[in-house]
Amino acid sequence: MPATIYDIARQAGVSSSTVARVLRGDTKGDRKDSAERAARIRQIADSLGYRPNLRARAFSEQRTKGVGLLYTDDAWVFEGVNDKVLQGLVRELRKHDHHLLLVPVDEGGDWEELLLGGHVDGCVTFQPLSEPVRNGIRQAALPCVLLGDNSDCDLPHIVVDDVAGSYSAARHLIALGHRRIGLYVHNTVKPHCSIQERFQGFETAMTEEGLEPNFWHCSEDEMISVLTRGGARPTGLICYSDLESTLIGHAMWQYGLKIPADLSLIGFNDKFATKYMTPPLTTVGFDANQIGTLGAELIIRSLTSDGLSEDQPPTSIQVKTQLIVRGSTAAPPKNA
Amino acid sequence: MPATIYDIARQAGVSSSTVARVLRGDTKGDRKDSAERAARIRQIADSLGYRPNLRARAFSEQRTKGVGLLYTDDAWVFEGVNDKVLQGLVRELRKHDHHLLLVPVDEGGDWEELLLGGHVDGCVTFQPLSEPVRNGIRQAALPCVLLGDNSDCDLPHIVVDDVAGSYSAARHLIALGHRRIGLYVHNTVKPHCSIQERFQGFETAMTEEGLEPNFWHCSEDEMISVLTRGGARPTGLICYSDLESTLIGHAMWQYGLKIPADLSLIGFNDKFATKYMTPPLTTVGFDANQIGTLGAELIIRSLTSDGLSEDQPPTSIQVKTQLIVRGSTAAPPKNA
DNA sequence: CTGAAAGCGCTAACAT
DNA sequence: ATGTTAGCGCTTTCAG
Repeated sequence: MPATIYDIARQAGVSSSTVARVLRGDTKGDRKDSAERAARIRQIADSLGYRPNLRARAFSEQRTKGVGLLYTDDAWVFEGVNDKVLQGLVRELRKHDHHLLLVPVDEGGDWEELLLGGHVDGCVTFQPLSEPVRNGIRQAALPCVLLGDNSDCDLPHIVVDDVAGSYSAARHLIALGHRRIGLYVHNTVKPHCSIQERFQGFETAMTEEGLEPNFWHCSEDEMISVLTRGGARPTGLICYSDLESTLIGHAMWQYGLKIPADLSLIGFNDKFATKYMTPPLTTVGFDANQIGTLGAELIIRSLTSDGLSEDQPPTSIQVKTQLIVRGSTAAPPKNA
Repeated sequence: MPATIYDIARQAGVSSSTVARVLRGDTKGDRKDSAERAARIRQIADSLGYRPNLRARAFSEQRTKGVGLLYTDDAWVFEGVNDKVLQGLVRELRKHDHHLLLVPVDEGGDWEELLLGGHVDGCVTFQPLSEPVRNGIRQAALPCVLLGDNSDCDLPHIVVDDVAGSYSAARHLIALGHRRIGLYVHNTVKPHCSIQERFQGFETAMTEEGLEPNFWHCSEDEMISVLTRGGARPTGLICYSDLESTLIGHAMWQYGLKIPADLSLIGFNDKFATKYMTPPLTTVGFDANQIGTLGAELIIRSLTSDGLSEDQPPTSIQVKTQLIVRGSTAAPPKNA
């Protein structure tokens, strides 16, 4: 039903190639007669409401201009600030005439056909890829960019400067006078490079001061029991993300304990709602939108450079963090 | 580079159609020789690592099995519980061998080619569509399903029972003894059917009791000034969404006012974090995931029924709400 | 600068 | 049941 270049060609009395060229803007218009002809072709195309058939084009060009967002964990995709990453990603992809597909790649996801059947030209991901997925995209030679993850060093990636982020968080607490400080990761958090790196920055700051870098990877109940026990309890807690901050802040409130009077709390990610917590959360922020934007640029680059320049190491970009001091941190209690 | 059905056909000494049929499972295998041949074909396909080329298939079948999620407002897509809707949507689409594309359709979105060029077979949306978009999908005869929106009655849609939700919220406050109750919508909220409907349920409950249904559509500062003024201030506030609850709850805290002692607060949507607010938020919840699941079914149905049965009115599904009573509501202050 | 023609890989109608 | 053939609509040589 929709008009094709052949319809236009027939009406204009020219060949389909001419139509294609004119519509693509490939005709210089040096000669007057061809300029006129081009104008007429464009006018006919308009009157017919012509639109290039993207399926045909994809078939012919052997690419869809589609990028798949690979994920295994529903919650993760929209967790924390990943929504902002996504926004930046989609917007930047659109600027380059590409689009984003959501592709769950877990067990039942039935992702193989979609991903390896050539319906996307490349992919990005927030999480470490499972072995089958990694093998799949490798065999299909599908370009892939890691966003906020560096689990595969062979792939270009964008990471947050987690080390510096947690270092600054720890430094902030130390400067306030805290000595017993811990890093808390909820036990449901999936393995991710940022866990180690956030620990590393934290550890560095602590050992610089001769302090012990306490680390907990457990349920919130266990964490709370640590926080509410007797004298040696931590007075400052750095959370792996704003999720932990939310849970801990809430539990403390339930126990009738005050933040920051009884515990100084620091989050990570600076997601929207943390500003409105009671008290507002001191947290480590970064430009999440930029991760998406840069990621889009990287994947577009891989898609554009026709497999040339294979030899250089994959690009690695680091996004800076910034400590945002709000109301959830203060000097430790006197008696501590 | 990847193997095609022709490669397989050549190796097996059969025609490409036979390969295609076997691979599609269209061969009954009644006769022994064909069963054997089918097995051999499958084996060759395996050894060649054959995968159907989805671009070619899309071209031939004249469809991509892609569904576009249309949106104009970045924040909205991931706002509130829309992330859950999205999860349900993607998962259910995958079950039916379809996938989801993120398609911003605002001014600079450059959406026309993608949407009208046949790169998606249908679309869904959370928000009222702009005039150009509506015209576009109408002309392209692109099936479209509205999720949590009914701005276009000609389109199948899934809505939340907002009327009942806000009615139950108001009833809850009335039962607690409140008389001065208001409904608050933040001024940045985009026009949406749920605003009117939430007002309607609220209004019904109030007028049943001869109470005045106060309504505010303003910035949080203005709202706060109303809440903190003298004697006639509202003692109960129903918020259009959890966003307003967050802002108001925070502002009250800043003013040194207590929830629910000084103000009973009710949210809408029951997004994850509201359970962890201080105090936990009483809110109107519903099964957001189901909106996505049902939406996927509807769009799949439109895509499958080949334009038959055009005459019946578009499907309209309503998702039920449930009031979740937590700590942010209580009897009004005595002196009020 | 233009036209003719091949090709992208699969589906489906038709003939055997 | 299998083979033959004609599309699907665009891009891209290759001649003219």
